[in-house]
This record gives sequence, structure tokens and C-alpha cells, in this order.
Amino acid sequence: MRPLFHPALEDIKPDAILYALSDPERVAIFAKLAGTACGGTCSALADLGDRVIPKSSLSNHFKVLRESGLIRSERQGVEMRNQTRCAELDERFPGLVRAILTAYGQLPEQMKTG
Amino acid sequence: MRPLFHPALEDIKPDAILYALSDPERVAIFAKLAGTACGGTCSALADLGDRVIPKSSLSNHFKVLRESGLIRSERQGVEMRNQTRCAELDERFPGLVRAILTAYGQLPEQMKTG
DNA sequence: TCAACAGTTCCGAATTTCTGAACTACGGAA
DNA sequence: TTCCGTAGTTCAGAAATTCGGAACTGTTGA
Repeated sequence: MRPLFHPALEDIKPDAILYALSDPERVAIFAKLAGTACGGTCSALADLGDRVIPKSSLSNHFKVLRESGLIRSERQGVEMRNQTRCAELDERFPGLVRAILTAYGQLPEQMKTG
Repeated sequence: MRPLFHPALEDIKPDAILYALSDPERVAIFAKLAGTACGGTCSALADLGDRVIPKSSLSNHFKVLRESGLIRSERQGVEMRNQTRCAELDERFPGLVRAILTAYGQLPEQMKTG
């Protein structure tokens, strides 16, 4: 398995962010992660209620989120911990992530204050 | 030629907005329109400096922008006047368009105040 | 060493995007 | 009215992207 690529903050491109978050499934995943203190695993996020995302698709969603700079993934034993890069992102693109999650009606409680 | 479709404000979907603005060419077009008081025509926006967009591609970009709810197009004689729906959009998705244009470094002067 | 599990990679099918060429719509000139 | 020029749309096929099942890799525990 190749090492996971994470762009440096200054290499994060807005088009990649928007593309990643133009898919409702990825937004749902990202919003759940943003509402989780410790990182969430892939499989814990596969169930969307109305449909279970196939794991190859899930893996791809995580790759898109990771390579756009939205999340950071780290192997922890047998599973992967994923967490958002919201704080960093807000520094580089002020208000962007918040406005997007708000538009989708998926801003998690934790992000409502501040 | 089919009549042009414009979604009603309440039918505008954030995923369509983000998708439309995940393409740097469309962002450039949209930003130029947002910085133009009277509506801009297709051909006036084709030149990106480093490349001239083929007109079938341009027409498609306008269609994507229009059907996502970002712009309104109206035939005026032989040409098409296009204008953004920024005011409406800001009502429905507060801060979204501004945050996106800012992230791209393309917020026009007109939108900097207010 | 083996089994179970989390997640990734591969690869073919389906979908989407791109763009040159043909076409439609409108306005002006004769 | 007819013809011409301009603005933009639609069509069609090639190229690129996305999707997801099956096979694979890496890790832990027995």
C-alpha cells in the first residue's frame, strides 16, 4: 500500500475543495467527521441510512477528501483514523468550510459556536 | 433552441453550486460576471488570457452555471446577457458565494464592501 | 502460522466531459 | 422578402472520469 498523500496547507487548492464537497456522500462523511472529536474510521461512516457505500467507493471518497486537503488520515493499528483539517483550512480560506457545511444544512454542533 | 432553464431559488442545490464552481474556468467566468454591472455576453468572456475557450465549451459552462442557479441568462437581440444571482443566493446560502470567490482570490471590488 | 478484519488497488463497464462541425435564432442591409 | 453576418446551441464521437465487485495488502490476535 502506497503511503498516504496529504497536501501541505499552502498547496491546498480551492477547486479541489469544492470538487470534493460537490458530492453529497462526501459531504455527509466530512460533516460526520467534523462532528467527531476523535477521528472516525472508514467503516463507521459507510452507512448513510438510505444506502451503504461499497467499500471501494468509500475508500475513494476518503482519498478525494484527503488529497484535496480536507482531512488527514493516519493508520492506527488495523484501522484508519480520519480527522478534518478545519482549523488549518479556516486559516487559509476563511469561512469557506463553514459556509459550505451551513449551505448543506450539515454544520455540526461543535462548529456552531466560534 | 430550447427555452433556457433557470431553477427557482428554493430549488437551488448546494452540490450543484459547488460542482459548478469547482472548475477554474467557470469561476473565472462567474467572477468576471460578478464584477460587471450590466450582464456580460458569452463571447466577451471567452478569453482567459492564457487560452481562448472554444465556444461549444463556453456554451456548456454557461449552461452549468445557469442550471446550478448561479447566473441568469436572457436573450437580448442577437446576444445573451448573463448576470449573477448573487443577491438571491446570499439570501439562501449566506456567505457561500463570497467565501468561494475569496478562496479563489477572485472577489470583485463591487463585492468587497457590504 | 493462520484467520479475521480494515482498507486499498485493480480493472472493466457506465457515465461524463470536451470540442469541432453543423445548426438555429436574430438583426440589418438591400 | 431574401440574404448575410454574428451569437450562441446542439450534435456526435473521442477522451477522460467515476463506480463498484473482486482480489489484494497490512495488521492484530490466537
